[in-house]
Amino acid sequence: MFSQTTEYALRAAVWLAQNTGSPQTTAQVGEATKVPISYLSKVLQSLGRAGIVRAVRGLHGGFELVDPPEMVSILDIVNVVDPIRRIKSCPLHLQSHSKQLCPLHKKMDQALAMVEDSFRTTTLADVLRPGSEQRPLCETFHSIAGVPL
Amino acid sequence: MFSQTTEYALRAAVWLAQNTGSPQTTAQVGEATKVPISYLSKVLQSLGRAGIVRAVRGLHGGFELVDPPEMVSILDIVNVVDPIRRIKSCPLHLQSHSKQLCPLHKKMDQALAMVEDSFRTTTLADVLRPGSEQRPLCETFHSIAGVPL
DNA sequence: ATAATACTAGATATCCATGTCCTGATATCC
DNA sequence: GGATATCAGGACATGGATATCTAGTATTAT
Repeated sequence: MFSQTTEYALRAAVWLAQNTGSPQTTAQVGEATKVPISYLSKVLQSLGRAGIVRAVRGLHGGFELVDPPEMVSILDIVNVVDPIRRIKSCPLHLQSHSKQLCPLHKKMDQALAMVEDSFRTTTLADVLRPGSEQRPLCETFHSIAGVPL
Repeated sequence: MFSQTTEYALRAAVWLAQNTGSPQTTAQVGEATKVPISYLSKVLQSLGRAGIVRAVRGLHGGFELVDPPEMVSILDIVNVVDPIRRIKSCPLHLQSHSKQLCPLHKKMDQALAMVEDSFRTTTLADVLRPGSEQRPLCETFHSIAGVPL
């Protein structure tokens, strides 16, 4: 349902939202989120071209969010790497369905709309303030890549 | 979001639900629903192995629904060809998330759950009784494959 | 029986998502 | 300036989804 790339992009974005202090290198993000480094590199490039993240080159460089986590929705991320394609017109290209979708495709589009709405109204900040729940991506009370939390 | 195969399987199922009088050949279904015949053949085989449809061989054969359209949900079809995989455990296999998903994956799973529920509670019969709306897949007031409605 | 119809299943082809690697460009530190 | 760190982007590899084709099997009609 959600592509692997979508999963990766979301993990990376959440990690960057969690670590806004300094740029995070691709390797750091990849190790923390368990995403293959070299593939993650491509994903981050996409997010960069989309204006979601910014690349800082050179020593102490890496990636950082362009906007504060409150301003970035899950949908923003998803739509970069694997856009939710709403069904706007009849997939069979039937003339008589050009004005209104048939019940089947209406139902399918409603499902897409629900997901879209849910993702649109959820920001990166939202998944960081979970009350008493786990921190996203992180082992609680443990360390990530040898670095204590 | 939904695979091409899912789309094909749903179209075929709806068509069979719409034509319960006699078995529909792969060619008939394919032409009516604009699905490549030879690929549709594979899809119908899958639905057959899953017990959703039954194959009738020989002259005047084809495929027909095993159960009445009221008894077959959209989810039944989808889960045959491209199952909705709920997120049951942490995709990162983090120990501390084994009991409860982190907020990110909880959100993603909620989206899957919404789709799953929507599809579970919609039967093939439901998309056939749309009141004043279009008939699924069909050109209204026209013909399909040269056969008037 | 024979012919025609129709599904079954395996082999094969093609494309795209996923993933890796390497060279070059850019920035920092000394 | 030279060494190091880091991203950018292209080439390439692989596997699975999509799609086609064909030989085989089952059924019906005559």
